[in-house]
Amino acid sequence: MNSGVRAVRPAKRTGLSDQVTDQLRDAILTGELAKGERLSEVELAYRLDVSRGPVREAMMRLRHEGLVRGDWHRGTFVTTINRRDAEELYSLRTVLERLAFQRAIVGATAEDLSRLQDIVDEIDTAAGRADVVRTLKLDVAFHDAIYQAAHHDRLYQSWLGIRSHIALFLLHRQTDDSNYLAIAATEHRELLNAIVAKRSTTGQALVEAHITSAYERLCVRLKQEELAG
Amino acid sequence: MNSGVRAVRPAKRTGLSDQVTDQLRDAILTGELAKGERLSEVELAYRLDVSRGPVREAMMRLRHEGLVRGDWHRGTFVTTINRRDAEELYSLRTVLERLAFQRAIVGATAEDLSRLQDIVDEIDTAAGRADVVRTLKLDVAFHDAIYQAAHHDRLYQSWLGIRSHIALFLLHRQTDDSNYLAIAATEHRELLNAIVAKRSTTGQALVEAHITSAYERLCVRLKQEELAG
DNA sequence: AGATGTTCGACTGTTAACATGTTGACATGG
DNA sequence: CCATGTCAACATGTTAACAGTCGAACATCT
Repeated sequence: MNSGVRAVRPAKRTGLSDQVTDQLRDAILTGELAKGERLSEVELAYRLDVSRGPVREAMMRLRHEGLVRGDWHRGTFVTTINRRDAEELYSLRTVLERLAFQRAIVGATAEDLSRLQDIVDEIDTAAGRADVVRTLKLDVAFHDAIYQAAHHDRLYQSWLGIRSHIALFLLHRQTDDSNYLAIAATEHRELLNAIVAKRSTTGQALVEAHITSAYERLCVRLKQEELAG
Repeated sequence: MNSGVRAVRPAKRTGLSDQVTDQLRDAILTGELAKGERLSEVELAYRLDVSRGPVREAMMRLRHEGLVRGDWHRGTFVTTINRRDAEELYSLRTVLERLAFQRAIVGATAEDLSRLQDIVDEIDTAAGRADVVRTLKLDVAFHDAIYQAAHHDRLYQSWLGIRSHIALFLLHRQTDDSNYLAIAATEHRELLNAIVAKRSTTGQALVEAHITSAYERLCVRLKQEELAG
């Protein structure tokens, strides 16, 4: 057994399950684990230098997030996404995020607004440097902050159920969408302005436009993949 | 049992984790496990005559359903619900069920409508017999069928995340709301009629009225409990 | 050769023992 | 009397070994 992994992180206040979950999620989201790839519990346990327990628990969480799928005694596989998934995901995201936005306008605290402002500023910086990967992470972080500003635990849980997939879609879109950087910078700033100004009506419209445009750009990408594959 | 109300019960070929999950969920929903009661893994494993593995997995699922809560190394407890929970639950349910209803109107199959019709008829029968427990189960089953008729996997997953709580609320309300039986019979039939007639606008209004009235009745109940305790 | 029954390997589900973290109580010192 | 430090009991997190199940390759029969 390679003792490197354990030694690097001695002070772990959180359990190994959380670490394994994060590592596997990152591996999937970065494409290190290809779509449709089989995930063996024993192999992953060996590679991550942990027992099968945390790996098993991590895979259960990821299965709940929708990143992996599998049946009884038939193994676990990285989820492959199609256009129906995209449609489901964005129709659900629309209703969730409308509610989140509505509640954020009412109940966002000063800290919430400050954090949103920071993220928007960072998006500007990252987009200005043409740092696509960082912009993508900040994109997800912005919407995550919106949901947190809604102060609605169950709504946030529902968002967690689709957040990984949203990140996955953004990642898949990154390769060709050249004007994504400009869109991300402007639209997110508009969304924040609507919250600060407590403009509910225009905010709702912005949310729908934001998500719809993202969905349409994703559909173009998926259609290209289908034609290519 | 032809209508599949008691859906999840095959559990011969499936693992012990599923059985344990169902047993614990039933125990909580029937009040056998009181609210706030602590759940010890070792004790439950002994009482159910299984190892801690399946119990652990079951508690993790129930935690995701919101029926139990707990922090790192601090034990797991049956969730106690308050008025903030109720508000969160019903605001989320409103947006989810609006989407479900909208999609059910468009994409419900003949089987979906048939099952809904069966459930509504059974509600009439149960309400006529003043069988409150059966009416409650059919109530949840009706809305479950709506979400299934929406043919939207992720939406259904989100619904599963709050379904147990809805059932819990209905169960708590059963004790005093005497005219629940009549309300359940009429409102659910109206909802079904709106779907069959594909009347989207009136259907949306019915959904909101249905959920709002349920929420308000629940609030009355919770307020009574707060005054009593 | 094609279909069918059997065996083997690998994987997951399960279990019990081990390690670690938390909590509350009790003793001790200011 | 209050604050603080130590400790012991308990619960959870983790590990490695055991058992059941599925799929595929192989052998056999028609």
